[in-house]
Amino acid sequence: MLNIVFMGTPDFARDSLRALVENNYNILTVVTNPDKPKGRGMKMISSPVKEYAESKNIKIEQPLKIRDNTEFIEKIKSLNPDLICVVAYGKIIPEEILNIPRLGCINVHGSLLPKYRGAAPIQWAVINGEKETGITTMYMDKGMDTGDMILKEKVEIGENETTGELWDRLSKIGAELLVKTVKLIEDGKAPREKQGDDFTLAPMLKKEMAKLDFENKTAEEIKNLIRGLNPIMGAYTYKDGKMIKFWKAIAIYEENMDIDNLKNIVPGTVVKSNEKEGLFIKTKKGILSVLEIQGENSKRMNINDFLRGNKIEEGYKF
RNA sequence: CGCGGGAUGGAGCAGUUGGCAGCUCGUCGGGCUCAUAACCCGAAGGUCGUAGGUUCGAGUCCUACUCCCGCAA
Repeated sequence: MLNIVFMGTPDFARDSLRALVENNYNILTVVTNPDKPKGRGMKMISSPVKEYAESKNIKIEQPLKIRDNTEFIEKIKSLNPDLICVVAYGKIIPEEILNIPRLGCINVHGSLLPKYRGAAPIQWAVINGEKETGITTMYMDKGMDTGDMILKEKVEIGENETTGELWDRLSKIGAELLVKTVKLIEDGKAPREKQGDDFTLAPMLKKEMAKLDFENKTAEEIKNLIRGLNPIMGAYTYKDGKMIKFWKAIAIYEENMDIDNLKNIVPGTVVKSNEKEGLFIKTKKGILSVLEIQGENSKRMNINDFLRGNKIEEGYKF
């Protein structure tokens, strides 16, 4: 059996680690991001990978930085791993480390490379309204997700699927694909395919992009943004100076809404709002039907519940 | 000790300077209509997060605790 060093941080990585452990690979040590103060009260939170590793009594390393960290690099070298598996670790791995294991460093990436290289492939696939995406395993090189590909698995994206839902599915698929990949490498049968030049990028999400723009975006685009940002940050707008987040919405063709004089209504206007039918907002093209919403200092709730105590008048303009 | 909001019938909210606990929806019963997530009439349902305190009297003021949420990371 191979001796593996595993590097990863969130739940997505934990699923992969668990799969390796359950397939009896020997995990020499797990490298994960340091605990950090998080959330209300700034309590120290450890990563899902760390928690899982602890429960299995696997050794844990949590270096603050790994570039030029000779102590850390020497430690990994001394473990003499056959292979290093990296899944959503959160830091760039320097060449010095990539060169340590005799079988190389492999990575599980949440897209069909070379599409969506970068930190947020799943989120961007949803935001862009992709019909399909997938998982790619690859040999890492010094570039950002540019290494030679090993295995791929395609999945369809549901029309109203959220990033969170897709994330969960992909983390399971990623875990399975990682095990398959490691097995192939172990047997010396792993394919190796260069990435083409037709790549796209999936950079980290920025706060500003979560702001809703009814005037310049279609209902379809807004719907995709909303589900793409669910549950990471939520798309938002303001009403009466208070932030209001949209968590779930669908797009409706204007022809399918029975509203007087719809053409002359300005985008951003509430065309219908009541607790029976819901909240409908006109966009640049099409009507956005909001299904799940969250007021400031409040929790997420479905639109009917929300409208019972929080009236939004028809004609209000966001 | 990062900053801030909140906990009120099943749901979502209101409750002004302490003075009978209210609104919309849902539920149940009845009525009306060709018809409706429509309308009309009636009813049930709350120890106001927990524990203490101030007061003739506390949802409302004070103290502690629990839980939830927003920002920021």
